[in-house]
Amino acid sequence: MSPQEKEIYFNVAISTSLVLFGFDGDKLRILLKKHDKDPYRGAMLLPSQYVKYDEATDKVAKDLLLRHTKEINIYIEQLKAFSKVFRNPLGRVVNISYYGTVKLDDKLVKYSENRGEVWLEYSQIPDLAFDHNDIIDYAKERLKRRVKRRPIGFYLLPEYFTISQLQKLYENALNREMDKRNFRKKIFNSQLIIETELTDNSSSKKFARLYKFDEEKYEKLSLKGYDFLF
Amino acid sequence: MSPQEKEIYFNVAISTSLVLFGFDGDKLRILLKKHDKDPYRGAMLLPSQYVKYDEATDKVAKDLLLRHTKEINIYIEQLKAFSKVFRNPLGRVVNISYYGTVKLDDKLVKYSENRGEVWLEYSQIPDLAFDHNDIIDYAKERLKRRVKRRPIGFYLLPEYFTISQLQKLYENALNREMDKRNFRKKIFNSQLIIETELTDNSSSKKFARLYKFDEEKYEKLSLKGYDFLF
DNA sequence: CCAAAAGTGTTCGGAATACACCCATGA
DNA sequence: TCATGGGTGTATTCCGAACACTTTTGG
Repeated sequence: MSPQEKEIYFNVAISTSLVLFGFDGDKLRILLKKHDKDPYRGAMLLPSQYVKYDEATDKVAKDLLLRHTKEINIYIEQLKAFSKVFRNPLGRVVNISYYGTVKLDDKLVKYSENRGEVWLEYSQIPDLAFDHNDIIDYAKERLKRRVKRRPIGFYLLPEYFTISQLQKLYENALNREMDKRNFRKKIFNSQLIIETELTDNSSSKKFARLYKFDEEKYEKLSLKGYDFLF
Repeated sequence: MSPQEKEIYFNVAISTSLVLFGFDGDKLRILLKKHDKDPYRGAMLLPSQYVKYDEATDKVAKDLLLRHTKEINIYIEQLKAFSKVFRNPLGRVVNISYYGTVKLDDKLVKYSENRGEVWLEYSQIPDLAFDHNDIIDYAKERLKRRVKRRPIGFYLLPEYFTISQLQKLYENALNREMDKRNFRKKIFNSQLIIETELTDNSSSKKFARLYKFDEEKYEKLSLKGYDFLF
């Protein structure tokens, strides 16, 4: 490649955005922030960051995750590149997007609030800056598929959860209602949750039993090539 | 963004690569070419091209498709961005990869040969330049998933095909053998192929009936939200 | 006459779906 | 006492998997 060609081609910027899903026990939510710079000052958008020419995009996405959740051990995955020519008025910026799932508790909600960020309800995302609505739509589809194939539901729930919570999560992600009895049958059949002695009565007058995810068993099954299938 | 920041960030190049799948009636194949420039002169690689700062990557991928097949009406789809820092010795180059499926006939094979390109067998891809082996691995996984959900098999076959050819294609893509009777049952059940009066005896002494894909019916079913499911 | 691919049905088990009532409790 | 969510079982249907023999015909 000649120097002139290099001029022509090495003239693009990369950004990453992160679609973080959280579940509050009732609704799926997505983390958004207010943009404090031009362009689009004041608009809401996904946590995002430009990538320097010597930075790995995976690492930048991990950094975003860390900054917004203080967590480091969360699985994130690239969605795809969003690369329309005019998506950013500053110049040609290609966005490489990621998604991740996080346990959403009051502490994290407070932390986000203090940073001027909000967890907005899955089904009520407003118009966002850039093409971030497209990114979220894509992420929702990915989550739908993943939730059917892998037990990622558990990464959105607290360590101990009720079957109702789990069901609500699936209903949110797959956007349809499910039969309680069939849902339980399927979940218990999967052998991937452990009954505990604990109960919860925060959402009902009757106590609900708490369960936890059997991560060890899942590891073993994955190794053998089995797959969670919802 | 300050001018200094712009210097730092707008210093990346984008390339696209295209994983083109073709089926010759017996084996799935992928189009590869010999690299004629440094770096990696002489190595094999995927059809690829740098993206100018004002070009849409989708368009560049379509151009690649057109140049390599003379076809324009072929569905291609982005895979994802491959963005390791040191994947290209010229500088920071992020590769946005696509895949597509094409009917592979003798004419196309000849055309490719004249261009110094080859259709290599799916299961016998050599070590390639850059990280193109990673891209192909990813594309194979995507094809596997797609073939189960959408009737893309038909876009790889000639207009008229035998059930055996279709089965071979599925066996190639999914990398496992299938039972002839069950396969036929499933395919006929899908209602998506039309029996014709034509037969073929090129691969057997007994004549084999030729079928064609019922594209119209598929459109209708898709609209209603049904899905092909293999 | 034989090799090679085409074509054809049945059985079984497991999973998905549809569906309705009682229980425990806090208000 | 009643409203709220927790918890439970059965019948039916559908799908996938396993499995073996006959047909045609070119060589």
